Amino acid sequence: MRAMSSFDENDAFESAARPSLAARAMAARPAPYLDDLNPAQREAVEALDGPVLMLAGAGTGKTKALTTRIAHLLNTGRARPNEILAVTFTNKAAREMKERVARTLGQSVEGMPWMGTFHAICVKLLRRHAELVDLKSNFTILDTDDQLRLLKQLISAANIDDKRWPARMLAGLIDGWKNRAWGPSQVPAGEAAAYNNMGGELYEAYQRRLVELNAVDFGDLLLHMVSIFQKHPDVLAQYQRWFRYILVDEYQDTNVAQYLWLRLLAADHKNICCVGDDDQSIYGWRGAEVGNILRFEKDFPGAKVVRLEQNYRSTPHILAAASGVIAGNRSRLGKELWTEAQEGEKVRLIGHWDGEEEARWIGEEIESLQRGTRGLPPRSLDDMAILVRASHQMRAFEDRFLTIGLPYRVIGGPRFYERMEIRDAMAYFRIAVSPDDDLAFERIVNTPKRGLGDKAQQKIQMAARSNGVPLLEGARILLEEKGLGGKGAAELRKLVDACARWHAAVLNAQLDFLDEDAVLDDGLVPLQPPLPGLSHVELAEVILDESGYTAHWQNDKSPEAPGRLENLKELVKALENFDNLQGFLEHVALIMDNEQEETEEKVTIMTLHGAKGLEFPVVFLPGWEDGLFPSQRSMDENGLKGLEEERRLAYVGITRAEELCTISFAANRRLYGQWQSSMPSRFIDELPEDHVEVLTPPGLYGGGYGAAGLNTGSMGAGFGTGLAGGMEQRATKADVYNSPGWKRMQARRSERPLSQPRESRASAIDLEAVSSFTAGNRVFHQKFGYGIVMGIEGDKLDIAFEKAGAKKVVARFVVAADQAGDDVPF
DNA sequence: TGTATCTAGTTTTTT
DNA sequence: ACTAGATACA
Repeated sequence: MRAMSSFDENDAFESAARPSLAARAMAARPAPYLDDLNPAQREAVEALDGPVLMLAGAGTGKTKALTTRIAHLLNTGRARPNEILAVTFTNKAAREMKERVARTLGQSVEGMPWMGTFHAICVKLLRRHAELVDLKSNFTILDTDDQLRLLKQLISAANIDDKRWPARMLAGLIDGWKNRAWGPSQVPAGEAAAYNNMGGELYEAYQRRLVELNAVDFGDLLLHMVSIFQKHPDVLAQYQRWFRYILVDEYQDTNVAQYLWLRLLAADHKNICCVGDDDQSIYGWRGAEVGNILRFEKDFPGAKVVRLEQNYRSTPHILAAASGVIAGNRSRLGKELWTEAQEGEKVRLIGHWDGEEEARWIGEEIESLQRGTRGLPPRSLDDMAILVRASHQMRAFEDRFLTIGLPYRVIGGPRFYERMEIRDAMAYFRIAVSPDDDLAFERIVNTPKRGLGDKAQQKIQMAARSNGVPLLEGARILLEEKGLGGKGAAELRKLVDACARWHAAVLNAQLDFLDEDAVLDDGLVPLQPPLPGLSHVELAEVILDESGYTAHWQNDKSPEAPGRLENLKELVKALENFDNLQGFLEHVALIMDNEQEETEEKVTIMTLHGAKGLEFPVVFLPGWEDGLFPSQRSMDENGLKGLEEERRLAYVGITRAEELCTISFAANRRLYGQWQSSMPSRFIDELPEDHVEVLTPPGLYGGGYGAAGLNTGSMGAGFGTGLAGGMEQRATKADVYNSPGWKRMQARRSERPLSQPRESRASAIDLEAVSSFTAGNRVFHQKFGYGIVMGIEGDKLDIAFEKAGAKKVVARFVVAADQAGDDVPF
């Protein structure tokens, strides 16, 4: 346990006598890296002292400015690596920043312990001061799953019908309160009355329960630190002195708690540099306050405001289109991006009959760009991305790309560590490391099924509560008292014994890891090693094996099962990078991503939110229809504010593109199983005509874009919206295909040799792949599961899938069913 | 306890 | 259309 007394002992804070500022300034080395900066960047980098707000538009080199600034702080001797607090939102951003600082200085930066995400830094701080909020320093960090389970228990204990009052709603409320840095006693009465008049009370009960469990949720990490800083000026003062310079990335995304945390830390020296772009604030819905960036100058009078406006990413047309759209927002600080880049292609706009056609068109467009088209050089699929508003839009693309055999990768969706099997496995590891982790026990006690249902679990709960012990111990007592009979008792016995052996093995490994005769912190002498000499990796395999968890998925015939086994294998592999299970668990609590290196080139499909901070030479922006984008819900719930956030999202989308940006919309789209017609997005009208090339046939609604004067009368509406009035003739699909615009588009398309065979490697494989199947074969497909081959057409197979129905799929995406199960871990 | 059936709710997501 | 989660039934 680290109390405040250990403060000075920690290496991150170790302070040898520090040379005076002057002495260090004298020692400053030349700063060649400054020559790489443009004047604005240089200004932001060289203003080292006092508050600085760097307004950095998309693609203006803000990361470069930020990292150079850090390098400059170090190089001028203003601060040592461990005196700089540099906060980001994602681990990825933190990693990137570390790498780039090192590169700028041309040497590895050892020990920048305070460069990381808000949460990672707060964990470090909170472990030192846990006792100030009644926690022990080895508290666990709950993920949203645990959090929800806990809330459900409290809700049913309070006799609330969680059907009318869903736990998720309460979780959302509590999250929102924590984002605003409101502890249970600080929630305004009006707000606390939410959730059937019980919100405030349940929040309090939840916080109490967390303390009992020695646990925190993500919001607590910030909330606890803010309240510690507020209640203990001495603690705050230490850190104010220690963190001599503060840098914040993506400042527009900070919530109130993060803002307060920063303001407290910077209050004394005010050496704080915030980098952000109000035009890219797209996380209002999860508590981000654009207001934080808008009022920086008020909070820090005399702040230097630097605008980075020279863009190094996109062509002028793309920038102009983005600027045109974002100009529609009223509450902005105002920036105008410019570039020295060559003109390039206009932003392209195309309308489609429906969502499937949109996917088909984009698929073909991607293939022709990949081959090289209109004299353009061939492009890698890695250079292309499809950015959607909502993840359900991805399906159309996945379906289409699977059919034509276009490799794609979907970013987003459930992340690795959020998958069920990974969480289950982690719960097993948790119970092995800490037998008193009740939430972990609850998760695994009947997974896989052990015949321990609600009743048995209630008995365990009772036994544990009446003896005041953790659940696992309660289970042991229950068994001793013969309070459980039958199959369940035998299974529980096995589980309890296994947990004991695993824990012993963990302790044993700890012994190996430490000194021979080291004393364990809990004073327990390990039982004689029933699992001798196991590394933590081997132990993990043993745990998954003995628990029956691996077998559970091996016996599962669902299409996901092989993938889940694969993931478990991946998890065990990830363990190799750690010294022990404890370290791994700590790491995973905060790092939810697990990026595996990809070899094959693939088109990226992701949401607009996910794309922030990324860039691609070629970007497709489908689904620009009113209601979908801007999202109806956003507008209904947040009015103009919501619409402006959607508009910023559009701005983010367009500015991801370096060279080619294609916006599209469909007149009809299937949503929740219903066909819906919609109008092109209002954002389309905001695109400046001079920078847009319209591919849409004028017969299609929206084809009137850019020809307002000509087309207003009979042209235009009616295609998609029934609302536009019955007087309009409803265009047919044939009309569209006969329209001049469509023909022109077709003509353009045929300029490139469509018949040209696909990449030779792929076609060779295709032929080979297809020849290995015949009708009647049972096959397995990663997404669709098992099915029977009904016929063969070219390189595609007609397959009747057991779950997904009949599909045409390229042969190389399919394996023989008997091979699918072979590749099992362990 | 395990399975079959129904019912409601479907934006965006990091830590 | 689809899925997750809860309830009904074997």
